[in-house]
Parts: sequence; structure tokens; C-alpha cells
Amino acid sequence: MEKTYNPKNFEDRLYREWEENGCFKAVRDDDKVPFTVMMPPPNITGKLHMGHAMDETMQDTVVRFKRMQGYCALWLPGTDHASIATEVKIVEQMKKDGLTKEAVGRDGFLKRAWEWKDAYSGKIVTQLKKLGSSCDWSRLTFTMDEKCSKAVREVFFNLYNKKLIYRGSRIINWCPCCKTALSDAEVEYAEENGNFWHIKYFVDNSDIALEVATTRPETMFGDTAVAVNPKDKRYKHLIGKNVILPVVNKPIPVVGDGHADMEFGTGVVKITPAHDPNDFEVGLRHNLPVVRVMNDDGTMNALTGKYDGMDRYECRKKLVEELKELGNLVSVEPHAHNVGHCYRCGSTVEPIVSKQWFVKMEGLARPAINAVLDKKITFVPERFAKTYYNWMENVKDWCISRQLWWGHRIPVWYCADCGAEICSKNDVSACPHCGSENISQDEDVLDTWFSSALWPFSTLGYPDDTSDLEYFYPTDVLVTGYDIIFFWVARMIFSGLEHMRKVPFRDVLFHGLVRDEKGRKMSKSLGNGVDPLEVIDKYGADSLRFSLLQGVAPGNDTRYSDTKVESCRNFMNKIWNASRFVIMNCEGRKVKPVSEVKLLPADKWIIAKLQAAIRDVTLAMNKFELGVACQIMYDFMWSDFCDWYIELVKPLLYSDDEAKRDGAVSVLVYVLENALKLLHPVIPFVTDEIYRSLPNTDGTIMTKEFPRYNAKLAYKKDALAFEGIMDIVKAVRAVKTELDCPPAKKVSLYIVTENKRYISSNEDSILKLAGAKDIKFICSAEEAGANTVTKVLAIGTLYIPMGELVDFEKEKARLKSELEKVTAEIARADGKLNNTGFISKAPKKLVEEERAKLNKYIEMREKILAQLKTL
RNA sequence: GGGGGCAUAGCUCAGUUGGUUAGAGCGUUUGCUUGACAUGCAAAAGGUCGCAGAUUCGAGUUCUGCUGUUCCCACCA
Repeated sequence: MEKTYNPKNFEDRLYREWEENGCFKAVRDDDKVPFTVMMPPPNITGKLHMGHAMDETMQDTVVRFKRMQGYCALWLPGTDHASIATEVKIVEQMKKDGLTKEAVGRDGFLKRAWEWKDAYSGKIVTQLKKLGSSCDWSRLTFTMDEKCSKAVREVFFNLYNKKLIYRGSRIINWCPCCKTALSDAEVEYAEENGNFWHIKYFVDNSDIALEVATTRPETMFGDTAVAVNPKDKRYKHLIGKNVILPVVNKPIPVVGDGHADMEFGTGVVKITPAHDPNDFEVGLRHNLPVVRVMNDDGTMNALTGKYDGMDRYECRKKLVEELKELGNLVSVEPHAHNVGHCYRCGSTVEPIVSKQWFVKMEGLARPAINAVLDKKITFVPERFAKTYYNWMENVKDWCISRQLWWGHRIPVWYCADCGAEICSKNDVSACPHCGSENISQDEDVLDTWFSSALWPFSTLGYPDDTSDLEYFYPTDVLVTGYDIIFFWVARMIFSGLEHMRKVPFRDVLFHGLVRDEKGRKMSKSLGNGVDPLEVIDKYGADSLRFSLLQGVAPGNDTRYSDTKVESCRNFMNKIWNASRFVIMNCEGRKVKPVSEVKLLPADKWIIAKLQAAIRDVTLAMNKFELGVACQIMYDFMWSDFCDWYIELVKPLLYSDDEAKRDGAVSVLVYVLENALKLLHPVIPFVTDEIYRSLPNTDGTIMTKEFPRYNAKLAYKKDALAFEGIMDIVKAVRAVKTELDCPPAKKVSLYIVTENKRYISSNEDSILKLAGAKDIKFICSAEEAGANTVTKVLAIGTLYIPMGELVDFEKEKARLKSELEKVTAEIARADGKLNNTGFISKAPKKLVEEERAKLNKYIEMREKILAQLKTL
């Protein structure tokens, strides 16, 4: 083995081997319990970012853990066609070649899109492999694969026939840049500084004017009424009269409607049903005409007269000027308000009336809410359930049609002759009503998230009754970011319940955003994104994986930092070198099962620590507390195993006693092997590479059983006793440092104790680790002679002759400060034990422990006092 | 307007049924080439756990209010 950890030597090789040996393949096995995870399919538009790296690492860790525990673990990978995002990119790409969608046509465009898909989805797969993802690549699914299309059509067909999908003219969010409708979830709001334009609308045949205030004057052409509050005494009498729409000079009615807020602005609202969701509702209530005045590209239409064809903002400017000239403009006041933007291209969206397809959410939402309420699905951490309820309870119908070409085309055909509308699972070539072949399919495609919503079952063969679907569905855990609760998680839940009659997954494990070192969101515009591939190249995949999990709490945002990855790389190096040491010492030795080894106190101690680690890691993993699990492993491996145990066995390894050497090596191998198995789900590469070099192992670690807690090996009392030995070592080291004594200088140890035999049996360890030359058991302090430093420990009192290094004043001060500490502890324990409430109400075990502690401290205090007297 | 998160060592963060003297990494100080590792070892300094109450024998942990900060949702034309 090389002297330092060098992941480049083995990561790619191991991954190839795992793959070639079919280690990731999940085949139905009725003797095993299934464990299923569906990978949130990355978009084919981009490359892997840190968010993906965290998401995939968490999934891989959970899946590898379960696989080792004996589950039939399926992790199914995929990629998403990302309808709008991809289409935007392809349009950009074509623009460079001087081409437009219209120029290449639908077929030409789709050809380009598929080429894009072929080029990019492969890249993402390569990147996922670099991370070590143990997914079943034979099942790699693309959201526009044949099987997904089949599922999409089935679901659409069923919902259509249940009247849960309908087509209608409603207010939707329109992106004038992407030229498509968007769902509510696809609009992002940001506060912008705009203006409030106050405009006079004169009452017909009168000098009286109503003053309306608007932030979007250009929509005025679509005004079909002016509303006042029916309770508003100022305007009540005008209800039913007409006002003249300026510029257009058209009379429109004054209506009374509660929508007009008496307190806000002038209390008069212009009503533009075609361009505002609230106005649309008012329009419905008062039977107002809906007049659209804007084109799909954000320019004004013919109804705006001279503004026809002008951009919406240009029109705004010119119109305001005209109003000013006409004397209708009363005032302009600055006004900050929230403006909606397209989540893909950032353009300001226009609320526009448009004929679109919708999913009726009433009826779908309730069961989806109940599934979480009834704990059929558990959110981790729980708090995200609130976000989910809140959204689900207020959800509006889902606009699913997009005026795009890249995506699942809506499976509805229209007959040009008889006007029939035909929804079908299969392509239709003739009208079933009139037989006409003059029919055409709906031009629009479906929202990307419509197919994503079916992901947990479309990937397993739905709508067919496949064996996989029966075995692997419902899936077990969905791992994803909290930012797509609405887009995806919620929609998978109601879709699973509606179409499969079962929840799509039992747990949802949320993670937060990976931010940059300063806590900012990683983004292209800031240029602060860190490429996981570069990090892997520099530090190795295991280092990155560990750094993304260690000490991270579920659902919390984290900061990426090079220094953290570096410290994790150091941990890998530590594991590497400790293993190298163990393997080196195995040469020519008999490595026996630990059950055949006569265990020494230190052995029992490390085995006890190992068992505790196994127990705690398993508990943490089962609760998805991956950050905690990593911390436990880190501490066990580094502090317990490397810093203490390896140092403890060195004297044995260098002794001439063959049996002792064999025993030491056997325990080393046993502990290391188990530790590697514990660590494997998180850091698969380095653990497997080492595992293959261990004696008595064969094949890969990834198919071995995950360690099980064994109560017989817990050795609680032995472990506690051994801590006493460690206390002696720590005390000597501290004294040396304090007195500026070189660590290499050997000292003698005088000990007053009732544990002579136990200390003697660990003498070698103490001498080696403390840097001592001998241990002498004495009965009183005097025997230790003058110039000693005293350490009062639980296992006994330690006297260390330090010769001229001893400064009596300092020693006195040191003992006094120790006395203070012990006295404080006595006061604390005493206080507790004198509290009748504590005695009567606290668990007995706790009271006893406290009492034992008190006794221990009292004893220590007496010893310290005695020592102070002699000084 | 509604709902969350966060506030713990100089910095970044853990701390999940309330119970040892509140932890880690990085940084800082001191000393070490101790035959796996200087990507290392040892020792140490550093915290009234945002503030004020409440519940409890016992609160970093539960509840209420407040302050600061941040995110999400809704949205007034």
C-alpha cells in the first residue's frame, strides 16, 4: 500500500468492477424484503452541481446501508426531459446558428432536442458514476421513454374521463419570452420599484371623474368596468352609471364589488378581466366582457389602435404621455410591488386569459393531505409537513398545458369536420364519431412535472401489472430538496394515491441547499458554484461524500468549504494509514476469530467501543440522521481506534511473544473490518480498496453484511475499568506538558491504589503511552519522596517525581484549582441529592449514579486536601 | 398578511422521547520527525447555549412573549 491515500489509484477501477459484477442490479427476490429508492431525475440541461452531489450521496448511503442489511435494494436512476428548461436552451443554441423554432419546424426542432438529450444525459450519468452512485443502470429511465409516455397517456386518459382534467379559458401565467403558459408554482415573485399612475375616468355626460390607480396602465385597453365598494359612500351613487375609458373613448359600467378596498388607493379599481386574476373573478360576477389586448409575445394587439404591435413597456410609456396630454393623468407616485417572473427565463409574466388544460385539484388534494396526517408518509424533518399542508389546502387547479414542443404531447385530437374532441391512449387517425380523417392532435405539450409526478410507478412498468411494480412499489424513501415540495413531492403523492391507490413512498428525507463558503446560494450569475467533479478530482469522491454528510442536520442548508473537504480527506488518509499499519503487521501472523483470542483489557475496551458505535450508527441511519452517524464513525475510527487502540497494541506487536502478537493482530483486523463495513455506505471506495487487502476476505465489501450489535461483546464494565488506565496516561501527559518536561523524558510513577492488579496487567500500555519508565505501588505519599506532582484520579492517586522541575507554588496553585473544581462538583451533586424532588421523582438509576459520583468526589477532595497539607 | 428556519467556542456547525462537568472541524497557544499517517501526535485556552418569563426535582433541549436574521407562501389594484 502507498504511504498516502490516493483515490485516483482505485476509485474508477472499483466502480467499473462493481458495475461489471452486477453489484448494483436489483432483481426481485421474494426471500428478501424490497427497499426502493427512485432517484430524482436530474435535468438533461446541465451538469451535476453540489446540490445533486449531496442528494445522490444521501441516497447512495441509505441504499448501500440497506443493501448490506440484506434488503433487495433498488435504486432506480433517471433523467428528466425538463420541457421548458431544455427548450429554452435549444432555442438559445439555434439562435447562434441564426435559426428559430419556426424556421426548423416542429420535427426539426424535436430532432435537435433528442440530439441534445443524447449528448447530455450521458454526461450526467458519467458524473453520477464518479460519485460512486450504486444505482441499477440497467433500469436507467428517461422521462420521455416509451414506458413513461405510456404512463402519461394512461393517466391523462383516466383523469380526462373522470372529468379531473378539463380544458377552459382561465387566467394563467404567461411568459412572453418562452411563449407558454406556466403553472402557479413556476412563477417566482420579486419586489420591484414601480409606479402608481392615477388616472381620471370621467362619468358619462358629466364633469365628475373617478380617479383610478394602476400599476399597469397599458392594460387599460382591456378595461370593461370600474369597480367601487358597494358600501363606499363616496361612490355608491355612481354604481350603474358609465364612465368613459380614456383614449379609447368607450363607455364602461361602474360596478359595485367587494373586491374594491375602500381603504386602499382611491377606492376605485379599473377592471381588466383578461389581464388580472382578481379582475377576472369580478368579471365573472358581473358578466363583464373579457377583452385581451396583448399578443403572446408581450406586444399590444390590434385592439389598442395605434399601439398595435408595440412592446408592452414601450406602450406603457407612450400611453402615459398621451394620458398626460389629454389631462387624464392626475399623478404618478412611486410604488414598490411584487412582480412575477418566469422561473426559467426570468421574464416578467403576464396574467392572461387563455384556453388551457387543467387538472382539477379539489378531490385530489384531500387524500394527499390525509396520507401525511395519518403518517402513511413521514416527512423528515417533520416541519416540512406544515409547508405541504399549507400549499395543498390552498392549491388551485393545475395548469398543465404548455405551448412548447419538447415534452409529452397532449393526447387529445380534434375533428375538423364534426368538431369532436377525442382523448385517447393511442394515436388517432380517424374521427370515431364521423369517420373523418381531417383530425389533428392538440399542439401543446404537458408540464414537465406531469410526467415527474408519475415517476415512482411509471419507472416500474405502470400501467401494466408488472412483477416489479408489485414488488418494489410503494417505494421506501424519497430523498430530495425542500425547494421542490410543491413542484414534485406533492404531485407525486396525489398521483400515487389516485392511480396506484397507494402512497408513492413511506418517508421523504429532505435536505437543504448547499451554499457557498459565504452562505450565498450557488448560482451561475454569481459565478460562485463549485463543481463537484473538480472536488472529486482533487480530493476524491469519498472525501466529498463525507464532507457533504458529516454533521449536517436533515433539512438544514449547509455551506460548502474546501477546508471541510480537506479535513475529510485527512480522515480518509487516516483510515488509509491505520489500515496500512494493520495489514503490515498481519504479515506472517495467524489472524484468528476474536472468539478464539484471549482478550486483554484494551481489547475488550475497543470491542466495547465498536459495539457501541455499531449500535449508535445503525440507530442513526434508521432515523436518517446521516450527519450524526458520520460523526460517530469519525470519532470511533480516529480517536478510539487510531489514537488509542493502535498505540495500545504497539508494545504487543513489538514483543517476542507470538501468541500476544497473533492476538493483537486478530483484534486489530476484527475491529478494522467492522469499522470499514460501518463506513462503507458513506465512503464506498476507500473502504472497499482496503477491505480487499485484509486477510481472510474475498470479493467486495459492498455485498457483505452490515455489522450487527452484539450485546455479548458490549463489555460495559471492562470498558469503564479501562478508562481508569487511560486516565493515568492522560494525567502523566498533562503533567509533563504543564511542567515543560520533554515528552520523551521517562518518569517514574508512584501510585496509591486499590487496583494494583488491574493496573499491573496494563503496565506495558501505561509505560508506553505515558512515557514512563516504571510503576511503583506505594501506601502513602511520603514513599514517593519529595518533589512530586500529585494527580488524584478515580482509579488511585498518582505521584510523579519531577525533580527540580517542580515549582511548589505552582503545584499548590494547581492542586487548589483542582480542589475548586471538585468542590464545585460536590456542591452540585450534593444540591441534587438534597433535593427531595430529585430523590423521589428522578429515575432511581440516575439518583444512584449521582450518589456514586458524590462519593467519588468526596474521596478525591480528601486526597487533594491531604496532599495540600504536606506541601 | 400567513407560515417556517436560524441565533451554542474567534469562524462553520452538531447536539431528536428533558438527566454525567455542553461537543466536533477549522483557527489560536505550547511542545513533539514516538518504527501507519506532519493529510500526523500530545497538551491547552476559548461558551452565563440571543433576551425575558413559564412548566419541571431537573431546560441548550418543552411552552409563551420579545429582538435580530433569513427563507417560503399569499398579495392591494
